[in-house]
Amino acid sequence: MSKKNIPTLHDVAKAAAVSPGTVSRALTRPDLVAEKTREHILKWVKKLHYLPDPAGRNLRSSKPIVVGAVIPKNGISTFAQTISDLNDALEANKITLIVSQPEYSSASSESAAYRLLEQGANALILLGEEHDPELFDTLEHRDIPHLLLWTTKDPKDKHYITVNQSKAGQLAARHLLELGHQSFAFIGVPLLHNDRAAARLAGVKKELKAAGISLASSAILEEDHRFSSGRTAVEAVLNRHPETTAIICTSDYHALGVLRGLHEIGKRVPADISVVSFNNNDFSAFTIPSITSVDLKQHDVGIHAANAIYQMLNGKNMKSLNIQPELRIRESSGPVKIKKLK
Amino acid sequence: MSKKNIPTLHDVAKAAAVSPGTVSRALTRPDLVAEKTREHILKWVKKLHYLPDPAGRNLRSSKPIVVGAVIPKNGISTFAQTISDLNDALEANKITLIVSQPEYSSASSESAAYRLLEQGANALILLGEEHDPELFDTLEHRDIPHLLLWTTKDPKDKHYITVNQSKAGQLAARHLLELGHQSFAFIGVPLLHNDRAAARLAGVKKELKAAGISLASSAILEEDHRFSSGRTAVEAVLNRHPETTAIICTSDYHALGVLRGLHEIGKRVPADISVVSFNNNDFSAFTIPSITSVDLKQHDVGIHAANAIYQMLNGKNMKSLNIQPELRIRESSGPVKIKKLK
DNA sequence: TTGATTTATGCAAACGTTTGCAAAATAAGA
DNA sequence: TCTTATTTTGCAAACGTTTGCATAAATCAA
Repeated sequence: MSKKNIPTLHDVAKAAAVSPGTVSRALTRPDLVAEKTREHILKWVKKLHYLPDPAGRNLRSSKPIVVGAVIPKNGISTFAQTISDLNDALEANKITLIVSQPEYSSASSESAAYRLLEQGANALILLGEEHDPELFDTLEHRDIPHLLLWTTKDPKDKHYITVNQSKAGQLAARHLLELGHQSFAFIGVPLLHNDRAAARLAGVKKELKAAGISLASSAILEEDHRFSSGRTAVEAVLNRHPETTAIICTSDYHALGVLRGLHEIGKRVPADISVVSFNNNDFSAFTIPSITSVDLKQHDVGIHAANAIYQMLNGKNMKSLNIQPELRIRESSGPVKIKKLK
Repeated sequence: MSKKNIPTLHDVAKAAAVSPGTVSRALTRPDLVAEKTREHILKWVKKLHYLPDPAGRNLRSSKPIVVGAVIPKNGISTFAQTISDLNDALEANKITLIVSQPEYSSASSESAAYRLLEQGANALILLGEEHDPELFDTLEHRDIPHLLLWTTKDPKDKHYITVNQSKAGQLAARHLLELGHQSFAFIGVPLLHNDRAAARLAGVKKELKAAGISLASSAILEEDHRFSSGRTAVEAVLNRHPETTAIICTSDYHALGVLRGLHEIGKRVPADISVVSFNNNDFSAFTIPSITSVDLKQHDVGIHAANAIYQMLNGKNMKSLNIQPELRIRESSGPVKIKKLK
């Protein structure tokens, strides 16, 4: 618990009475050193609790692969699964993942990226639209593979893997239209810093417009991404628009809160009101009622991202992907009820 | 997209016509270099897209702080929140977190730890009971701070932060006993490799025993940690033990599945059957019915762990923590129904 | 101006590895 | 036994930084 006596390669060499080079080889290329000496060396390695210093090693030989990911902080809950998938797939290839979660501001997310680079990242995964030309300039010049995830606009000249958010919005809206709904409300996360959610809303609006329905801005609520927000929001929106028969939520978190809220004020789902949302979270198929949700394929994105980065690191070309969302119809949506005579 | 021409400190120095040392100082200790030259240097740094190589830097000066965490793979969903909390708190102190998720086997989790160390980790967070004396021996000798999380037995001589799982089990059982329940079933994850879940069950059994009730092994089911498992398990257990009035699940994942299963076979909760579980997941307060759950304080563990590691890295002593779980009573548990006359 | 301080720079020696090359030891061939 | 081929080891030069020390330049006081 005391002496700062970290053993070095030389210490092991001295103790084992061989040259440092031999110790190094014994550890990294065992076939190059005689069986007997190797065992002898390993014994001392154990005895001294020697561990190679990565700094020294990396300096001399080619660096190990480290992938850095920049994920906006408030997105972490949404992307936790993807990150876990990513880490998993990368680790299987001996690649380390380090993630940085800046607050939402391009300035700090820029520096987050640089910090990752200075920590040894030699490939980068960037979430959303971090349009800092400086950064990309550096990445290009230094030939550092980088991948954009979940962009909403198509970044023509860059590699990306994304999900068609606007399409997702359309799917949700169309489903409800087909069930005969006419009065809609939208409960979402704050859209200012969330292009993905904004794109979904745009898709919803587009589809509704095509059906001649417009979504009043008073029927659009922006709330924190939490269960409780859904519950409080639903009351607010029904007060303003009691005629609502269909609610679209930007995420299943909100949706569950909304279901809860409706339950508490005595509305039945889907008999009175239909609820549709996005993400297809793991719990969505099991709630009562289960939630009709547009699957945004988070899992696929993680897997593909790992694969893409791997390709790029090996110099191969990857083709960008625009994954199509899929509607999962469940119990929370149903045909609009016959209009009550008042 | 082509030349592997990574600029080095010397390149910048040459370009700016100063010595390498000056460039280094311009970047790391700006106050030591004249305003004018500094600006001049920075201009070239930008122009050449120079980024300091961490290997070289770390070799010379004291290493930056990197915390490695070993989390069993199947635990990842359970601990995702804690990891995220941890990363967050560490990052705020410029500390990098790298996590490794070995399969469940002490051999591979041992090597996972060593791999983290060779990647530069200078502090370690270990989950569960990785009792590999070799590893601890190394950690002691090298004076590497390490912290155990969620151990179930008290590792006397080591630092740990844990939650009293057995107590949690008791809380759940006592609550149901107080409601008058006599016939119990337990639906859990496979216990062989999950000491925490096993400890909870032990707590349950202990409390039941004190009340003169024993839990038949046929009323204990072990299933994967997924929603769907809960649903299928509930049918199985009720077939074997139709008299069951109380079901305890090892996690809210199972519980939600169980609620779903009960709903589908027409049992009412809590009128017919009470359900209690553990973890107090974020969704548990919002399901219908909401889930009575013992809060295992995952969030607290993450925060305290970050803090503890920070203390240890700064040479201060930390005191180990055994956090007490808390019962959150919600709608899924209620008084046992009057015994039906058959 | 000059000498005494202060500030800014250059020099070169680390830091802990890996690795090409050459020397030494061993094995094989005759 | 002596060559020759082969395996094993040692030597020393990198890798890209930082930093103590010494020198040069600039500032200041008189």
